[in-house]
Amino acid sequence: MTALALHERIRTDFEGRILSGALQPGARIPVEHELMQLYGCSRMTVSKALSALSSAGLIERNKRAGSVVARPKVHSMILDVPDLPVEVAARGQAYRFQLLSRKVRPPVRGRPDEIALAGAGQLLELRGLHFADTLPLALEDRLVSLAAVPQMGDADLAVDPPGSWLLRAVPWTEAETKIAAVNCDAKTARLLQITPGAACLSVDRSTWRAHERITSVRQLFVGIAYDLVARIGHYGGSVP
Amino acid sequence: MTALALHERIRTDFEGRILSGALQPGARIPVEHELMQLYGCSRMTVSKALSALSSAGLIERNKRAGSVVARPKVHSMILDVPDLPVEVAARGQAYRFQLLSRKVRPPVRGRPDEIALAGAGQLLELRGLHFADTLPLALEDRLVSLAAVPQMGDADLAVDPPGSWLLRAVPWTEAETKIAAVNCDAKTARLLQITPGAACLSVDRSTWRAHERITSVRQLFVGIAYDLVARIGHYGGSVP
DNA sequence: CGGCCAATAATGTCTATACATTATACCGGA
DNA sequence: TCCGGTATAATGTATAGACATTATTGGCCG
Repeated sequence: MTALALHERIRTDFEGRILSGALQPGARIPVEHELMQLYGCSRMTVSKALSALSSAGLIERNKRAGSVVARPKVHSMILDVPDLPVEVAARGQAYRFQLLSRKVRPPVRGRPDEIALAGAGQLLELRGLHFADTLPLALEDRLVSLAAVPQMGDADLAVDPPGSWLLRAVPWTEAETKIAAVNCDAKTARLLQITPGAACLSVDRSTWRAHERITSVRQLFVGIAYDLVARIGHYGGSVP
Repeated sequence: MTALALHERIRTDFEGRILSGALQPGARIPVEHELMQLYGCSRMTVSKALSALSSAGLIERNKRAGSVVARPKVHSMILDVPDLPVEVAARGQAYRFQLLSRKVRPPVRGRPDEIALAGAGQLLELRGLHFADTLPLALEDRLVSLAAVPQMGDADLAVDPPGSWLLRAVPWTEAETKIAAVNCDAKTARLLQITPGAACLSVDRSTWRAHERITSVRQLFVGIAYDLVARIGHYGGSVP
């Protein structure tokens, strides 16, 4: 039982040296023929390992010049935004979603974002409250394109909140999220049962599948009750 | 000039069908021998395409049972947190970092997080203000492990703020970020030149390289002046 | 001396083949 | 009917070679 395939061993070898800093950005990786001799294998095998490192962004491969360790440039982070029900449950609290209003309507003229979202069809407008135990956690205002997600018209939102429902039903390919801190206004404060002016975390998100807009949502989290936590792997490697 | 390599054409073919929804989660992908005939190529080429789709999380490959479209489960998002200098410049404003204090000290006993960060060495404690034009944008409190980043002792922080400096100097592999909304206290309000109680975006981040802690930072952004914007590709595919 | 062009060294792609591994399907016996 | 073992169909890994592509190097020629 070989613990690792050979090409994986080669890959993890260099992965380790790069991540540990032993190989600094700009350092040269041996060329394929050298690695063939080092590991006693064929060029395809070496190439597979280096291709993996390259597509992971750890090295850059140049013809004629050989491969070098890439300089860390992608300072992007994977922000895990779990389903609210799952997250609330993980904290040992009981999750509940209360639908405040539900309306099917055409996009408002003069609102280019709504028109772009609706496409040729109607919009489903939803407003609801997320509860953790009996306390309000967030207020959600959502628009869904019925042209993109016709099934949404029949969805039973008493069971799943719309976000969870969409996550499961529609594979999304792209999203834009805006996160901001705002002081809560009086009307919202009443709904969330907090003091007017208390800090709230505002999460604005629009979602696409391919080039078609699916939904846009604004969630207003009670500041003292909610943190966005992102556990991040910068690189899909071996760090647990 | 072949626009695309054959294995890339096969990959993008299925990529497109999956992302467009034409191939739903659970749908079967033709087995390698069928694809060989379809595209008139060898098995290695087909395999390369399918491996790419698999490692991108678009399909699942099972021995004996063939490959199927994966169900979208990784609802993670790539949150782009650019360098503050870059971002401020992109908004057409002048960026400036003002170092308020700089201290080298051992970890405080009774603070396990500081002890874990410091390892065997000392801590570099930094506090500073980020300005956009002449207005304060954020207050930063940072601890850096000098055991992990000894060069940091000599860094010229007048040029680069510590975050940018570290980004460029140290490849990180993992980070944990906590984002929250808080009401600003009186002392901080004076530094940021805002009203006490105004909503601020708090970004707490710890960074690792391999298993070694590098730095932890808390940035407090002026709510009305700053949004975190995340432009997201759920899958490193072809959506622009 | 400067600019262009050919040789070269590296990666990129592809083929045909071989054997390993593994989950499933099928079949026979209790 | 259920249980277990074996055949099989699929992917996983690897080889050796061929040709394509491309950036650099160095030399030739004006």
